[in-house]
Amino acid sequence: MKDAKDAVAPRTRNRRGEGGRLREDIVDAAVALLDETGDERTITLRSIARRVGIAAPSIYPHFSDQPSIMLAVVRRAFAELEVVLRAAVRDAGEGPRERLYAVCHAYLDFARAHPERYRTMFGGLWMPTLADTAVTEKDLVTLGDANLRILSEVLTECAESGISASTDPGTDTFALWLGLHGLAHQRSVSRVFPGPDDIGDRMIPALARLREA
Amino acid sequence: MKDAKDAVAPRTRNRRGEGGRLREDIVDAAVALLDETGDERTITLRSIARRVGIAAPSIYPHFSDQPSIMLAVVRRAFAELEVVLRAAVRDAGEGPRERLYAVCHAYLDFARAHPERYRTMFGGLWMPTLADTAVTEKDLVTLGDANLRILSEVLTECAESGISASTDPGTDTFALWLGLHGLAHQRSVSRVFPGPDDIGDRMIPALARLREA
DNA sequence: TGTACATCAGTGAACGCGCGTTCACTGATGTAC
DNA sequence: TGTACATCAGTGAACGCGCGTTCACTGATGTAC
Repeated sequence: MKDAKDAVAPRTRNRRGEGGRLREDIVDAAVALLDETGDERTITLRSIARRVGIAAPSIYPHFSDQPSIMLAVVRRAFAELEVVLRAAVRDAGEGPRERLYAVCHAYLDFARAHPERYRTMFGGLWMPTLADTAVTEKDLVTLGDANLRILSEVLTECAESGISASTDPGTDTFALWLGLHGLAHQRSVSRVFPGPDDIGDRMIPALARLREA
Repeated sequence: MKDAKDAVAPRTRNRRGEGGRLREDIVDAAVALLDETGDERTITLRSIARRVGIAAPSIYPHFSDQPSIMLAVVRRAFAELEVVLRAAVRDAGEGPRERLYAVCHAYLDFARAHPERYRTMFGGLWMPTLADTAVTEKDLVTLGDANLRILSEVLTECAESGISASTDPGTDTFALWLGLHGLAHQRSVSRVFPGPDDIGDRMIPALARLREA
């Protein structure tokens, strides 16, 4: 497993006009490396190339940078999270309270299922000095927007229906997310987690200002 | 600044019997590198050696590992945080509520003042596979204990005096810390922070289950 | 008081490694005539 | 239907770099006699 032979099938080259496929293969490989090693530092141009079965320079037509690859990895992870959260809202029970818990639990479950991805999404270590890379500031700050919006919709619904006592759902959404993030992050960072398993269920109603059921 | 010349005064060697001083100098240099670059990956044996003004192999009698140095850095940061929190409790106003806010604010202020250190303390990226290093599991899990205990003392006091409605201060301490951590971490990771400046003051009473003043 | 010597606190050169990046190239394949 | 050719999708060798780590060493300094 630690062998320099993470090299894979020699890979048949893409047909003419379909060179763009390699781009996806590169991101796939980067995600796989992250999942397996749990360490984003193992995602190098060369390790990716070995994994995909190409020569390292072949990456350049698709990504100008290692950080650019990381950005693609993180973008994909955020998109996955969004799908998961939307599904949770859709499949939840009838009331706003159920939807709120569903989306929060989905968030925590995602982090539990993919601690390496979660850490990379929010760990901020892959993002470089921004001086010597093609990644821009804007690329970074807009990443989590969609997911925060989902949370906001659900919490606003709770406030409007009187289930939540929040008078400022925008800010309370952010506070709720910060709480979820603290929990999700700590879990994804340390293998031993002190504190009860259901601690999320104590934080959610407090931060969302839910009234007694 | 980016010059290979972060080398420093040629450094006069320690007197006989005082070789142990180099150990502290090494940790000093590592912390300085972290503060300046904001990137723990820049802390290498060689960069430290340049900074201290010694030859790289001179580090080995003091640390068996780069991770061991990082552990020393993180330990020092946790100790500093503990000093700060204890001072906050000591210098706070009369009531338990004041002490609780004081310690929480001190925590958040520490993270704000030293985002790189905070990120490194909790980011979990410096800790290696644990297989090929001298750092042990136990070294890691006990790191934050003292600080959590301070928070616990103050919150317990609030519960006992009726200021907090908590019936399980142990768990609620942990929830409160998770919330503080989420906020502190997010601030230390991203340069642009959406959400109001005083969002901590919304999270603290909610998580600590404080009753209306 | 003088001197031999063990020890301490490092040094300096060298190694092999994986990395990002460059450069000139190759060989298959679709297209124009 | 056949063929020349431009283009596309990569390759392979090479570079310089900083890294961790090894090894034999050096020179000052305290101590024993």
